[in-house]
Amino acid sequence: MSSSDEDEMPLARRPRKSGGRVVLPDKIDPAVDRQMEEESMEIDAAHAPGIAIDPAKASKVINGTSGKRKAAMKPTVKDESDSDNEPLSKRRRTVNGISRHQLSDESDDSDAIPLKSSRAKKPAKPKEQSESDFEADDSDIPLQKLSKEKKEIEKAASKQAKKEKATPKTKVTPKAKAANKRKPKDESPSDASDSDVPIAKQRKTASAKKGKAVKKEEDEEPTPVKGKKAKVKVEEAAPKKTAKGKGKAKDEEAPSPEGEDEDAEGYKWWLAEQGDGKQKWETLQHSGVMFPPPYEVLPTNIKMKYNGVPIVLSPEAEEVAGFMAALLEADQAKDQKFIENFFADWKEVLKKFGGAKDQNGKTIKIESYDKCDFRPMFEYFTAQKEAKKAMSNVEKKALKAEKEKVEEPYQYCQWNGRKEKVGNFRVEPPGLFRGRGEHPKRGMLKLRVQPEQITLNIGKEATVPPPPKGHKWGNIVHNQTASWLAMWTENINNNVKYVMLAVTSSLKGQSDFKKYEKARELKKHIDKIRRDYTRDLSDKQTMIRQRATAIYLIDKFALRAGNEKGDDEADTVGCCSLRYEHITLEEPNLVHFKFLGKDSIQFDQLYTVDKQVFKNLRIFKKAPKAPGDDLFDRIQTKHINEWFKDYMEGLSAKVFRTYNASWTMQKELAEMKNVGTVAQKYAAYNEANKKVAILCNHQRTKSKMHDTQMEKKMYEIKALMYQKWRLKKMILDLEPKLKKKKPEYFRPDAEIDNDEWIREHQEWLVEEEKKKIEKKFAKENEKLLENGEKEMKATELKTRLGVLNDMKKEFTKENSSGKVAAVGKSPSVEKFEEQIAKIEEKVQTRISMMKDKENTSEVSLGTSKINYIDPRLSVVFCKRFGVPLEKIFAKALRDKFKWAIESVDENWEF
DNA sequence: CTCTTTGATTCGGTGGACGCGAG
DNA sequence: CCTCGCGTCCACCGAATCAAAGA
Repeated sequence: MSSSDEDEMPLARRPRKSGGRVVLPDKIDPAVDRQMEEESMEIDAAHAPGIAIDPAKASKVINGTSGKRKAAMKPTVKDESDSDNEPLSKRRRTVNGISRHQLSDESDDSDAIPLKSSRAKKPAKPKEQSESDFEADDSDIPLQKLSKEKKEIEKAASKQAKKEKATPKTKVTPKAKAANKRKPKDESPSDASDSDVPIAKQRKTASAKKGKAVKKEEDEEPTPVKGKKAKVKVEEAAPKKTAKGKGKAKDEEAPSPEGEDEDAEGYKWWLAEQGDGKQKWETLQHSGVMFPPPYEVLPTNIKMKYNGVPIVLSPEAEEVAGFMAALLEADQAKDQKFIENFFADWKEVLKKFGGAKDQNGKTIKIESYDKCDFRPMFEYFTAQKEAKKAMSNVEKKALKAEKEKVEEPYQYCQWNGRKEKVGNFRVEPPGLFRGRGEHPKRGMLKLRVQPEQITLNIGKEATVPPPPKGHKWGNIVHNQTASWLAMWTENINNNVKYVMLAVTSSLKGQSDFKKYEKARELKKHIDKIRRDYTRDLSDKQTMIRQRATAIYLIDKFALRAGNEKGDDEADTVGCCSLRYEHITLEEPNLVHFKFLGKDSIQFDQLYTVDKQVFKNLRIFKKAPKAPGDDLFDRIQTKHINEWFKDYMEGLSAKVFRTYNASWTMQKELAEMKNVGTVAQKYAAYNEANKKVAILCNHQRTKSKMHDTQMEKKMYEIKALMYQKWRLKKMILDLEPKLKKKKPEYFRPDAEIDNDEWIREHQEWLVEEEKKKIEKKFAKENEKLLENGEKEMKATELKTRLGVLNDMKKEFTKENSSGKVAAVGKSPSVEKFEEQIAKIEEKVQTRISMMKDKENTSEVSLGTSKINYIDPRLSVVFCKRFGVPLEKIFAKALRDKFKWAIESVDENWEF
């Protein structure tokens, strides 16, 4: 673990500069442990096994409303009671809430008893032994140095160890041991079958309830059919269990008497038998993929220039140049790396497909990007776009119909004889790679995909769709365990791209359903998991302590697991890949996280953490650790997921995100009162949605226009305030005495209480008026011309513009006298007051709209709604509060969540 | 490897500002 | 003169689509 290790560090492990070296010793030196915290005794006592984490300890601190997360360096640390912005603290309470509720039934005891025994055993027996093993095995070979082969061996070993967990071997690898440590009980008899049971159970309850629900609120379908069908299904399903595949296929035919039901639309899979999850289909027929249109060369008069000279390019080179030209006014055109990568690839293309020539055929060597002028191309594209926009509706419609006709065969496939929607059947077109953040490969040329590169996955007996003329498919396979229809490898990162079914398909619906069921299953285990990792937070072994700490972060702050990444990817991190520089510790127990997460999205939050966690992080950052070093130098995501596995089958870090998100949502919705208008309820729903989004750190970049839009809105508000103030002055014109009675009322709003601004605004008003008059004049003239009459003269315009002078005069008068003459036919105080009230209302709604917009300008609600919040929660919300579902789920989401919409009543709980 | 999650980009519909004429 | 209803137009917003990135 000395720094010299770095040199020998195999590249398989994190190759980033200084990252990846193991710095910490295997075991936490008790002296260090003590040194790191004065109150250690108390803290350790507080975290003795069996005592749950104090929910109040973790409260999320979010920096105010300004939206400037970057300024989170010194946020006010809010207390839990300070509820407003603290989804997390709330969540914690919630969590304990459920545990109590949860534990009130048998699961408590069954959990508690073995837990004790497990704890009793652990320190007693194997510890000494395994720790020495750990040292012997590992002291010279840090985890990160393990080569691929070694990892393989270990995997095998750990599997082996698991098999034999009843009789632990003397000599096991650390991982095997880690796996070993978890009590066998955790994957107890119930566990194995668990994964099936809840689904079946859920299915039953859902359909049973369905029958009832239907009777009450009529859906489109006639009640008896639906209810009956549901029932029949369940009864059939239960005993069938063993019948897979074929049986399923037959199942589907059952519904058809009811109507043409053999397409996905009518197939209610959530009422049907589930397959074994391994084989995805029996028969599969589809039309392959749709290729982007071939490149069309530009008109000969459109030429980019090099060094000021128009140049002729081969179609291939022109196409690539066009990719760059299209981005001329995008951010990419200012990104050196992007340009560099583009330029290098483009030069390759030029070399391969004949370089650039001038119009006399003389070769021009392209060597400098700066001498390239893509403007003419850019302008051509812009014009094309405009032209397209300007097309008549009829033309647009025809174009759309044409497009739909071409796409038609690709839209659907036959999946086990059912019509299912295909998702991304279009092959990705060539272009410049738009890697996110500082992706080292951004700007590189993404090549056109040829049919020869494409592998089709299709049923054995199906007709293979014909490849494009003159081409062949790369490969045809019949992989029934895969859900993809087609596949190719992209040239930038050699990533595989798949064509799959649409999210509305039953296949995707099922896996979505399973995802949420898995998250719900976590409820049963979460208390034990939390107890255990809380206990492990003070474990002597560095690895265990790191693992516990990492899991704490994953659970509390919804961090992603943080797999390792290569040098040729953007430098983004998740929990396990956090480095020294990504967290800053602030006494007494604040941690400032600042790093780039998935998609290079900033994670910048200040959290209060458990004291023991704080202490641990401090140890993990202890010298000789330095910037660039892994914070968790002894663990990788797989260790975490291995640990999880013993608690629940299929549990991984991401399940925690789903669980905590849905859990938060449920809690938020439960707190809502069934009062107010639909709009208010909807707003409340969005508030809750927003809390989840913040929890998951779902952001969106403020649109470029955001600030200008805000300014504009603010100006509009000020303009309204000015109008209001003027009306008030008019009241005074009628009833001067009122000023003494209500001096407050007649004072201008603070925002416009500024002579200079008022003067500017008056000028602006005059200017606007002028524009209006001119515009109207022009329009009238146009009409006259159209009707074959002659235009009005310029003098007419002049007279019309005369009112501007009156306006100006009036303003000047008002400014000097401080009075505004009442205008209107029969001006009265009442009339003015009415108008003022109207304006005031406008002002208020605009202000709240602005606030709302500002508030959500950097939070993206969609991602959590689509991927994290169990849709059944939203359905329950709508049913309970009488909010139309369409408010919450737009068409596409209603399709995607059909299974949820049809399977719950208002009493369903996550 | 395979599939899910993710924010950006593009698309398309809507609401509200505006003009106009009728009452 | 004011109000109301209707039509038109375009900014804007949410939805659909896209493809990258992560597990």
